[in-house]
Amino acid sequence: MGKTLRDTGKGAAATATAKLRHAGLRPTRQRVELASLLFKTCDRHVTAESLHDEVAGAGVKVSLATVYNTLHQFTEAGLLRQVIVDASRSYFDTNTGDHQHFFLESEGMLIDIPGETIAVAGVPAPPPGLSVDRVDVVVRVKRA
Amino acid sequence: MGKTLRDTGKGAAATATAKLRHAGLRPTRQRVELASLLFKTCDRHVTAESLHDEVAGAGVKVSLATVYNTLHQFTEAGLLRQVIVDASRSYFDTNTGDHQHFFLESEGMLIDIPGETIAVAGVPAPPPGLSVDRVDVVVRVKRA
DNA sequence: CAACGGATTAGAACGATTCTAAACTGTGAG
DNA sequence: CTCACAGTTTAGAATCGTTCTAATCCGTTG
Ligand SMILES: [Mn+2]
Ligand SMILES: [Mn+2]
Ligand SMILES: [Zn+2]
Ligand SMILES: [Zn+2]
Repeated sequence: MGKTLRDTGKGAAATATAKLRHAGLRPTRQRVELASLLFKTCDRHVTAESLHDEVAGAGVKVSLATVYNTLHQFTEAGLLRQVIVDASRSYFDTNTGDHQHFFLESEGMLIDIPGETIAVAGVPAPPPGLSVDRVDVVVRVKRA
Repeated sequence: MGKTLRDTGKGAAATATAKLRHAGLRPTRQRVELASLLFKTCDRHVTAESLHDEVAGAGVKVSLATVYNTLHQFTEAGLLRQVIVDASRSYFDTNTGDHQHFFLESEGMLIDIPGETIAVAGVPAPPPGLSVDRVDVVVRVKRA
């Protein structure tokens, strides 16, 4: 058995713990559990509720408040990024690099578009006193 | 006194009434009032609460529920468009044409960027079964 | 000037998120 | 290894934007 790209068993916890320590976050049971789920596979887009359901489904008990706390702490630590596409739910993205999204509103689904794929040209200089923080592109898609 | 670009006095109500009739909406006192405020000047970005405050400030009593109802009805009628840039508030835009936005989160301020100004190239074909509904660009800006 | 169906409204309800304050636990010192 | 403390978790309450309910109101049409 060779070493896979990402740990998926006991090793996941060790990886998550290291990641948390590196980010200056105490590796508590809950944070290790959530980090293991979030960073096990490559790119994920979760809501607080979807992650809460997922961790519960894995037989681990973590309160919803802790899921919210953790998502925000991970975001501040640069491990996640928040994506605003829907008026009623916040999404968190494990891909913190430069990229854009397809958004299928009817399913609440986000799909990554690599950063180099899309080029945004002609962004005017912002009004005096303001500077560009970042440019978000959301390609809203519909069924059929 | 010459005729100005937009009515700002008694004429505003007549203009608004015509606009409502044309959109198939009964011109009630509340809708005429709100339409007058919204379409008096060229382009506006409002939230339900900002519009509610504004109409109240003008000495007219309109319930918050009616403001919400009206914003949605105007949106369905194509008189407004909804803009999603903030996780906690919905914005409505009197500019329904093709254009993009600067968003200054700290002030909750939206600034239009004309549609021809920005070019988005390289949008990939959406996954099978999906079609592009529209492409939104949000240029998030910060102070200084 | 009815009378009818759509519109308005106060207030309750909702759903996502945040807060509170009390119980718990990772950590590092001793 | 144990203790103590600061940081963390949590249940439940609170917030807040938005939507719903069902009673009242009013624009339109005959
Ligand atoms: Mn939505
Ligand atoms: Mn915000
Ligand atoms: Zn993404
Ligand atoms: Zn606009």
